[in-house]
Formats: sequence, structure tokens, C-alpha cells
Amino acid sequence: MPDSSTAPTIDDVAREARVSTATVSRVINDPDMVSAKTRERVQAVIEALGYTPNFAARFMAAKRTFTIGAIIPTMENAIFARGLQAFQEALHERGYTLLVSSSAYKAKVEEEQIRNLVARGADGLLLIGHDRDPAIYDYLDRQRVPVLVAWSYDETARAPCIGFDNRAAMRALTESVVDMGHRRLAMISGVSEQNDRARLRIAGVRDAMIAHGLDPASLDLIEVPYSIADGQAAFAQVMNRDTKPSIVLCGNDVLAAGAISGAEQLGLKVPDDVSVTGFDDIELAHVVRPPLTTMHVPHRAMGQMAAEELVGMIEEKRKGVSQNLKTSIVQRASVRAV
Amino acid sequence: MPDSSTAPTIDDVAREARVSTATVSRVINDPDMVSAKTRERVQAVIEALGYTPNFAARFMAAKRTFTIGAIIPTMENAIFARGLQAFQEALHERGYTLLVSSSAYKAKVEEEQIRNLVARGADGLLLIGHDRDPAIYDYLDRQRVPVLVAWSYDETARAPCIGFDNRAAMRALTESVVDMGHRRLAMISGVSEQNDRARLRIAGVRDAMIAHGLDPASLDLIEVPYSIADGQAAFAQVMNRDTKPSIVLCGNDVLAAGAISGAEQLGLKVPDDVSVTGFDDIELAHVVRPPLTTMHVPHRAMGQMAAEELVGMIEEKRKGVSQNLKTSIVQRASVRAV
DNA sequence: TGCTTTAACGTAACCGCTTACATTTTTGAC
DNA sequence: GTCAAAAATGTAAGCGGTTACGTTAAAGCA
Repeated sequence: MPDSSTAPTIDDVAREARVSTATVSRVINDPDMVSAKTRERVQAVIEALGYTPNFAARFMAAKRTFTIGAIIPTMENAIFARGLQAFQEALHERGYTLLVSSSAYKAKVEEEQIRNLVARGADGLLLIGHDRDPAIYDYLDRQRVPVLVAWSYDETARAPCIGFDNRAAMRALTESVVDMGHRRLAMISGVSEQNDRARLRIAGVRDAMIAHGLDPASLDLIEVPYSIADGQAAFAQVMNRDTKPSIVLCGNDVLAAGAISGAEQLGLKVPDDVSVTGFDDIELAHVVRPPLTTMHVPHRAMGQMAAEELVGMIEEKRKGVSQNLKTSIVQRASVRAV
Repeated sequence: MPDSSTAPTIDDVAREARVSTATVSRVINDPDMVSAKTRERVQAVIEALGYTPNFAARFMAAKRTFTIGAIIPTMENAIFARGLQAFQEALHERGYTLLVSSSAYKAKVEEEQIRNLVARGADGLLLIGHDRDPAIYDYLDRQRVPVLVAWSYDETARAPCIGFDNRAAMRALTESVVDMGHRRLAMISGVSEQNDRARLRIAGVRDAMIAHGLDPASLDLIEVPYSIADGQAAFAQVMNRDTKPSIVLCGNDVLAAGAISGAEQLGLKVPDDVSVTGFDDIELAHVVRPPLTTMHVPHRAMGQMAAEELVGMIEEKRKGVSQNLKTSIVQRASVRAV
């Protein structure tokens, strides 16, 4: 009789079922390698004892965990939620479990989490964006843990990625508003240090300005953390300049929602007094009033493709192939021509 | 020379530093048990080799992982985000790592995730709400994994919890609107099956109705998944009845945001034509127009206290003590007296 | 100096599983 | 019924750490 006060091990099952531990292991991992009769007997014992194989032991012996780790900058807002959900679902279909950590946009924390996940035996890692210490990639190479980067496409980057061209997207959005007559541009961006998405979006705005004969130095740029309250505060700041912008381009929808709030607080009407744009097209974008003109990102497709690709890299032991997904401008009511 | 093509193990470090593996282990786990001289030498080798102890091996030998698992119903909306973030931060301060999974509001999936996290050696678990198969608690007991439930307070429940009284809170909110003259109530709730929060909030509404002489059966109740789109659709549905409600009470802010959108689509003004309330007081609540009257939940405090308590349970091997946190009504513009 | 304590370090068993290899049993052809 | 091949099962060696216990070196004291 196994000690009922502690978790049953494979030995308990083996003893109870009168087989060797190898056989128990086989009915779990390779069922049709064992005869139907013993298989059923063993399964019954497993059931009766409520046995769950110990992951650590399993990992040590087999070097596989069927676990994927993902480290996202934040769970506080919904930016990554949808894509991650799709990622998780696609992973689940393929028999993998997703473990998520958040780094609070801190490089040091991210590094810690990466080591943590790897030490825990993650078979692969999903990371957001390319900006990080190259030493991390060396470490990952050494540990033979495949990595895939999402939310950012850069064919020159060291890691394969499934993402979109942040710079080109933001340039396109900016050009569209410049075409509508906007000349005095302000931008509320997320903190760009260690964040290529933010950095490239800023660059995209400048690209558009240059292309249209505007002085990129005239861009009134403020960097703040990604939160509604920060967007609100930053908006007040840009509207307090001597030459007020006719449009405020925001690094993402959360910031843009904050900007719209900020406008209301100042008694300004969007888009009559000032236009606002977002980026990402999360649900928030069509809940705020006015609804946000923003850049639509194929979150779910990105998550799904990332799952597919990462699993492929793991199972076929091959390099990942990058993909540049298309984004598209969604015109809503927060921008008007001037 | 250790094989540079593979991750260094404790043996590599020991060999290089000319000590035994026991000593290496000690400099990592109990540094002042070894002399300064050897300690420094070993540390240098660890540094040079980029050695990270293997978690699985460590767990097998020591039975501790300093990892806490949390399973939340969803990452798609921000309901749990803030509390979880606080939970994670508090955990981090105490030297623990948080691993998060989401169950998509599915009991089966949650069970799977629980087993997964336990098999992975989570030292403790944070679960949301009390509704689940009691067998799960048996399993957790047997595995000696402490569990703490959050987002719901119930002193009669099997697991200790840090939460709030969903029923009383919703009753209070309902009473406040009834006091303002509302008599025809509708409610858009999340799916209440396997979800005590949703169930208790519905019960709270009925409590209030009974207390004020209204027929609880007259409540027009619709249950939908928690999403803005669902809230929107449900709103159209309740407004399509013969006797339209004067107020629509929503199970949470996400649904309420959807309801407000829905109202706008139907050309209805909130709160002039119909009032709307939410629950949770997430950022979304003050971004929508009109801002939501809702029930404020102390998310961050809840997360922090949960971390503290769970770590206490683990380290002092004691039972958890439950706490009933206070919520409070936040009056904004989405409700008006009739 | 010699002997006892204490500090520092080493030895090796063990944690719970997988899997290569060895052994036994079953199957099927003659 | 034999015997070879195939199927089923068992044996035992790791995987990479931790730690109880034993051994050696240093320290303290008469």
C-alpha cells in the first residue's frame, strides 16, 4: 500500500500494477508499445492513485517539457493579450503548454525571466521585439533553446520573427494624416529605450515628415510609460506649447485613449480642436469616443503563426523563418482633415 | 575543458574550481558555509562558465522551486491584470517567480493547468474564485500544495481566500440605483456556470430587489461571455423587450463598456435614455463616455495581500487566513435618477 | 605539544523519471 | 511441435542537482 499522505510516484504505480516502471512510463508516453491488457491495468492504477508524473523528473530524463515560455512587457494593458491568447490556443492544439511572465518593460527583469524559463526547461521562447543584449542570444544558442520574436519584423535581426514593420506602418499612418493637411505634429510615444517598436514608430513618423518636406525636428515628442493616465498627462503637456499641434500621434491605443481623456479634461474636442491617432487597434480603440483612427495589427494571426513556427523550429530542429505581416490603417472619427 | 557546445553543469564548475559539487552547491545556496577563498574561486568559475543551475534537478533534490503558479480565467481583458501585476511584484520582492496560465473560463482547462503547475513544482497556487470540483482540492492537499483563492470572499469555502463579497457588493450597488428610483432592472452577466463571482453578483441584485419590494423574477437577465462585443449584443437584446429597463446592471466593466457602445448604436443616450453600471473599476471605466458608475475593487491591495499570505502559508507551513476586502461604489455619469 | 572542538570540504545516496539494452514471451511459418 | 522473428516487458544507468554523514584541516586550550 503506497503512503497515501504523499504524492504517488511511478514506483507506486508500478508496484500496484505489478509491472516495471518502464512499462508504466510506456503506457504514458508510448501507449501502443504495451499490450492492451497491461495497458488497461496500469491505466486503472494510475487513475485510482491519482498519479501525475513529476515534471522535473521527466524533464531531466527526457529533456523535453512541451512547454513554451513567453515574456511580454506587460499584462496591464490589452496590447499583447489578444495575440497571446491566440498563441496559447494554437500551442494547446499542438500539445504544448504556455507559461507567461511579464517583464514590466525592464531589460534586467526580462533577462532574469528568460533564464528562469530556460532553467525550467522551456522548449522554446517567444519574446517581444528585438532590442536586447546580444549576450542573451548567445546564452540561448548555447542552451539550444529556439527563440522567436513577435510584434516586430526585422530581417536583419538575429532572431527570426513573426511581426510587422513598425516603422513603415507608422510612416504610412503619418503620411495619411499629413495628406489630410496636418502640419503641426506631436507624438506621445512609449519609452523608446530598449524598445524597438517604440523607436521604430517614432522613426516612421519622422520618415513621413521628411518625405513631405516637414522638418522632423519640429515633431513635438514626449515619451511616457504605456498607460492611460500617462497618455492623459502627456497630452496636457503637448497642448501647453506655444504652437499647439493639430494632431497628436500616439504610440499605441492605450496612450491614445489617455490623450482623448486629456482633451476632454482640457475642454478640447476631438477631432474638431485636435486630432488623435492610436496604434494596435485593440478593443479599446472603438470604445472610446470618438473612436480611434489607428493602425490595425493582425494580433490573432500573428499569435497563431508564431505558435506554428516556433513549434516547427523545435520539432524539426530548424531555423525559424521570419514573416512580415501586413497592417492596415483603420479610419475612425478621431482624425479630421484640416 | 568543459564541452563549450552544451550548457555547463555543476560538475563542470566543480572540476574547473577544483572542489566537489557539494561545495559548489553550497556557494550557491548557503554561501557563508564555505571559506571566503574557495567561495570566490567558485564564483569566478560560475561567472566564467555562465553556469545556471538546472531547475528540474534542483527541484528534484530540494523540493522547492520558489515559484508560484496563478491561473486566471482570461488575459484578454484587464479585469485581472492589475491585481495580478501587484501579485507578481510582491512575489518578486520575496524572491518568488510567478507563472501564469489562463483557462479561458473553462473548468477542464483550469484543472489541466493546475496539474501542470503542480507537476512543475509550484510551491503554491493562486486561483480565482471558489467554484471548482472538490476533487481538485483533494489532489492539492495530497500534493501538499497550498492554494489561495482571490477575487471572491467566502468564509465557508474550502480554500482560504483574499477577496471581497461579490454578493453584498452587487446588492449595495443595486440598492443605490433603486434608491435613485430605478424599478425596471436588466442585468447583463458573465456566464455564471462554474463562476461564483458571476453567480453571486446576480444573487446580489436579486437580494436588493427583494429588500426593496421588487419581484426578483422581473429581473431581465442575460448571460454572455465577458467581452465588449458580447456586452453590446446583449444590450440590444434587453432593449428589445416590451418593457424596456431603465437601468442595465452589468457583471463587469467590460460588459458595461459594451453596453454603452450598444446604446450608442441604437441611438440611445446614456444615462438620459437608459442608465448603465459596471463592476471592477478598471481603467476602461473612466475612459468610456459617459464614465461608468461602477464598483471599485482594490485590485492592487488584493494582489499584494494575496502574495503575502500565500508566501506565509508556504514558508510557515500554516493554513491561510481569509480576508474580506472592502469595495466601494464609484458614482460617475452613467447613472441618473429617475 | 597533544588533544578536543569546530570549521571546511568531500563522498555518495537520493529525488522520479526515461530509455538503451537485455531478457522473456508470443506469434507464425514450416 | 520447432524454431526464428517479433512483441512485450524488465533492468539499470543516467539526468543534474542537494544534503546527511564522514573525513580532513584549522583552531582553541591545558
